[in-house]
Amino acid sequence: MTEAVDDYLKALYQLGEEPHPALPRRVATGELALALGVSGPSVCSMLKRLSALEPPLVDSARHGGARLTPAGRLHALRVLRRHRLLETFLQRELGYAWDEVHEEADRLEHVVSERFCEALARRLGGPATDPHGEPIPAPDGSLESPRELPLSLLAEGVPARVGRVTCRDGELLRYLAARGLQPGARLVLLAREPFGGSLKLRVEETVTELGPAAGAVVFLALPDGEDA
Amino acid sequence: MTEAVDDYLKALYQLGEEPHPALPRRVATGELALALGVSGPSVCSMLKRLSALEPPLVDSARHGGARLTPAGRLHALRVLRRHRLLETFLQRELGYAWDEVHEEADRLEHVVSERFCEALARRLGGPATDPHGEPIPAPDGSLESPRELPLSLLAEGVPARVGRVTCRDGELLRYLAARGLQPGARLVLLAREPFGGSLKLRVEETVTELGPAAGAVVFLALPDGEDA
DNA sequence: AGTTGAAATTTGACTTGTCTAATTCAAGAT
DNA sequence: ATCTTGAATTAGACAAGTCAAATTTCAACT
Repeated sequence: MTEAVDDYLKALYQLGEEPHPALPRRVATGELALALGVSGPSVCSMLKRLSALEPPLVDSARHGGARLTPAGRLHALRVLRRHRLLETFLQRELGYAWDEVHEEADRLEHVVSERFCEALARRLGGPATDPHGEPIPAPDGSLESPRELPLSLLAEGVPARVGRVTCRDGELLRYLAARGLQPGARLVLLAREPFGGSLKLRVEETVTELGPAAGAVVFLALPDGEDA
Repeated sequence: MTEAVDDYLKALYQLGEEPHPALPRRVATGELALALGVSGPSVCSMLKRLSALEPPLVDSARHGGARLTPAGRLHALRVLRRHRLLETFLQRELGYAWDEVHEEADRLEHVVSERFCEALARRLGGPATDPHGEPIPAPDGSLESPRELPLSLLAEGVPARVGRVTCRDGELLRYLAARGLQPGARLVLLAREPFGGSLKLRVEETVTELGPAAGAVVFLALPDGEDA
């Protein structure tokens, strides 16, 4: 399978399944085109190819959007495992910042072998998440999605820990990193402007103000058992 | 530039210049085809493309073989740097054996960034050679080729050190590794069968017999100043 | 129900890299 | 000087992936 196939399947997973792994949703052609930076017709013809394979990797209904088949999902999750292991390696061992890992991993994920990946995983101590706190799928494609809570819903005064930051924008990532808002950081919400305004936080030892756009991408790790 | 371009330029370098960096030689179309595992016509059309670029990367004469231009040589040496740094990393940090590094590096060399490479180089302590003892070009394409002597010409009883092993065959590499014949190993030639027969060696502490095919790929590091 | 507008699809073309089959070339042998 | 032969090149085709332009389809609103 080629690199383009990796990209389409990964995008299909991230758009259709990642937000709610329990209920996959069909993804529209145009949505994929936007995410992948290609034209509508390109998506259309690729989806046709992917659903004509044996076994089919996507389930594509005329004018009805597309969804991964189990085989396609497995493929996507394997790509995602490679991507996230690479990101972790780049950050921990090669000195990349968390806003720099994505681009490099996006190129490497298509060519590293299973052998390479598993050697990397061993070396990194079997990390559970990547530098953004995204969970790393197991080699067999199984994925543990930890319970979490959006920062915007946190109650004032309750200590919490950053779990995941769902954002690919470098600018915003650097802004967050400058304030210490990276996975693992401990924080307390001190005050909240009404109607989705900015948040006043204590992150580790430092008090800081956070714009609402920034707050929207931060998710907190919930200790097992609790829920929103 | 694409991966195929990397491959053609690298092969052109390794066939035409690597054996004698001082006097580059033209490489025949069929020779390239064999080395790259593609057909003659494929080589022909690619050479045409590469010599039509601005600046041209190869100097290709009708029915006269091809040679790298300075721009093409620089490109080839950069690919080679990436390849050899990756090989070194795979061996030292990911537990690959020296007969396993080539395939993986061949895929990675096309996609790793300059940034990645230099981070790797720093991490590895700026290695001068790869796991086979091949010199690693500098970032600017300059290359230091150490003086060396084929094992077949070594005098009996003179202590020497393995420098380079010019062989891509996995079987032979494993055979050599099993006898300790890897770069850095100290050895003494104990006896030589006449007319290119096998060699009796002491490698480090162990005495071993070596077939002539195996002997032909081993080169010895010469201390500065000496020569064949 | 009919119309319309947005989204999806089809059509046809282009690029890169490859192949096989046919042709041309250069050079050594006669 | 020509012939033969093997290598190199041209010609033509294909597959993957992309695009822009034209067309079709669905669905939503009169």
